[in-house]
Amino acid sequence: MSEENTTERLDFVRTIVAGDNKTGKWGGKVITRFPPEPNGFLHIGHAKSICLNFGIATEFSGVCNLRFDDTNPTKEEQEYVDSIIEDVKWLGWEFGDGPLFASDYFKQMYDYAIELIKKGKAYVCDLTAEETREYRGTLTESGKDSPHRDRSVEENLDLFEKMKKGDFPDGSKTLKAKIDMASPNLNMRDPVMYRILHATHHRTGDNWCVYPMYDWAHGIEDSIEGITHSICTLEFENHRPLYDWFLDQLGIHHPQQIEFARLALTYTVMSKRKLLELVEDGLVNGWDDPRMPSLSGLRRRGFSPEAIRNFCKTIGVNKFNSTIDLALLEHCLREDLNKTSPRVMAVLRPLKVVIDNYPDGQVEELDAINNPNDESAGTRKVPFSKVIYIEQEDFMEEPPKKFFRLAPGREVRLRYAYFIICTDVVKDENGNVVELHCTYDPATKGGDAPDGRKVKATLHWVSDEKALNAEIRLYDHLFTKENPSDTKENHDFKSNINSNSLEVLTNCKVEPSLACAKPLDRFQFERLGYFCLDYDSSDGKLVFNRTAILRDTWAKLQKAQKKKS
RNA sequence: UGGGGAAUAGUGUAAUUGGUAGCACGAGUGACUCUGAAUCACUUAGUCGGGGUUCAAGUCCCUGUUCCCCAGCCA
Repeated sequence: MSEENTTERLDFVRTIVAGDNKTGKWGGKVITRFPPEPNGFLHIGHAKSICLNFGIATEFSGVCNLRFDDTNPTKEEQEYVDSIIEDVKWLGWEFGDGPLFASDYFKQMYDYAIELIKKGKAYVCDLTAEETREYRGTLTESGKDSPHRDRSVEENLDLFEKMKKGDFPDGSKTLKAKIDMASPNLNMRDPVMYRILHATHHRTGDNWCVYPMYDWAHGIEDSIEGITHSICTLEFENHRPLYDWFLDQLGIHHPQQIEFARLALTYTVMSKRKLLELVEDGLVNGWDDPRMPSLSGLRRRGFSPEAIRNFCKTIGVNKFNSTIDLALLEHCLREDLNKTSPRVMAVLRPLKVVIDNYPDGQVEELDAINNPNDESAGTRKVPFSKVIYIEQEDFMEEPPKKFFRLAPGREVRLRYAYFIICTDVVKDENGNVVELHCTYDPATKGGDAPDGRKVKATLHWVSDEKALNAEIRLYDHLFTKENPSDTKENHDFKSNINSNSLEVLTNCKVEPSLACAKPLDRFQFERLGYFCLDYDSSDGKLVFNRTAILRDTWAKLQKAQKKKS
């Protein structure tokens, strides 16, 4: 650890790791793992776990394994494996030897199971799933022993062998650990270690007819890999005694399980089930819909890996459930994008402006700064001509007090171009403003007035002559409530969906430099927000996603005024 | 009503293990500004309740309250 880090306060997990390093508990080694089940896509909540595990490994000169917990072939698919690998890499983490798989340890697990049977610590049980539930008892009443609990070792060995070979139908038998049916911890009431599943596994094919349960498999996986700190979420706290029990019975390398609280965010849901429901019900357009908290969705929305990693660092880690304000995620996003995004000009809702005293047919190439926060980003040329577009909301015929922008008779600056004064307003038959006439001051070329006069506003604009058309997708919170689960009776979280979370603008004008943008390229559209090019773009058709808006004091003012009246 | 966890400004998170409750986000005010952005300055607001020990308690003791997790052959 660097000197800077030693003064930094450690979260409770890192405190444990640092303490172990100090006492030499693991011989100075730190090995963690991120163990997703390949049955769905990763989301921002997983990012918290990923950054914790990979982050700790990095900070303590250790390693972190990406290991797929693929012990349930009925739910898992290669597609998910691929996307998870992509997402972890995109976040910027490296997992040395490539991805690992629990299924690679099936034989070892099987041998360990036989060892437990021989020790009289496991038995084959013929109880059905329903009977098992009955025998387990309840939270307040202890369970009762299975009638098969005292089978001989030989019989258990024989039966288990046959289970493995596929001699019995699914659900007819299980292998259970012989622990304590009276334990107040239900996980210790003879938990199932293996179930019979005649299913094809995405990696082991039809080699196995029995598959290990999580509790049995996970500790062994950790043990085999020499994991030192097995970091998982809070709901596994009740499982720790079982994790410990299996490893103790086997007498093998015994990592320390540490539990932390999973991430919750306002205005969104995080469970795989609910996310899947949004996709299947067509409430969003797939897992990578830019409104989704999935990593693929955030990526498509325009999030940078740095922003997400920084967010994960900022939120910390603890042992109690908390809900993080989405505003914090957005802050981390803007913080990074502000530093890294090239500025360009784009007009979302164009209002045509004719500059009456500008020469017909003339096009000037004006210098514009690519990133005021990064001199090395250089400059570019933007074309200016007689007809331009400005934002509709940058003009008001009857401006209220604090409105600084264009109005009849008022002078404003066009960014990097000229000062203009509005001389005339053209309306359609419904009274809507459809066109403005202005005059410009040639002496203000570039945006500065030689006489030193000031204007209160600077507007972004795009030249009609060279403008590119674009479709721009504006996104808002997926849900109308901070907590989507806060519903009326008989309604579920989907009743809180924000029906205005997507607005598609098709008549947008963007500056010509955007012609060579590639999908996922990020930009700041000046005065509007951060945007990124969507995959849906094709030659001649630009589609942008709005990643985030810029902070907007004027909008805030308006909102406050509206509230007052 | 069994067991396992947890409670610090609106939100999130620290507090050298008993010694001035700090930081970030948000909100507000002002400065600056060729982005009403960014930046900078300032302001706002907190130890779940009640007892106790102590010169001194977020921290230790007692007690109460509230919240989360567990009865898959899911992970």
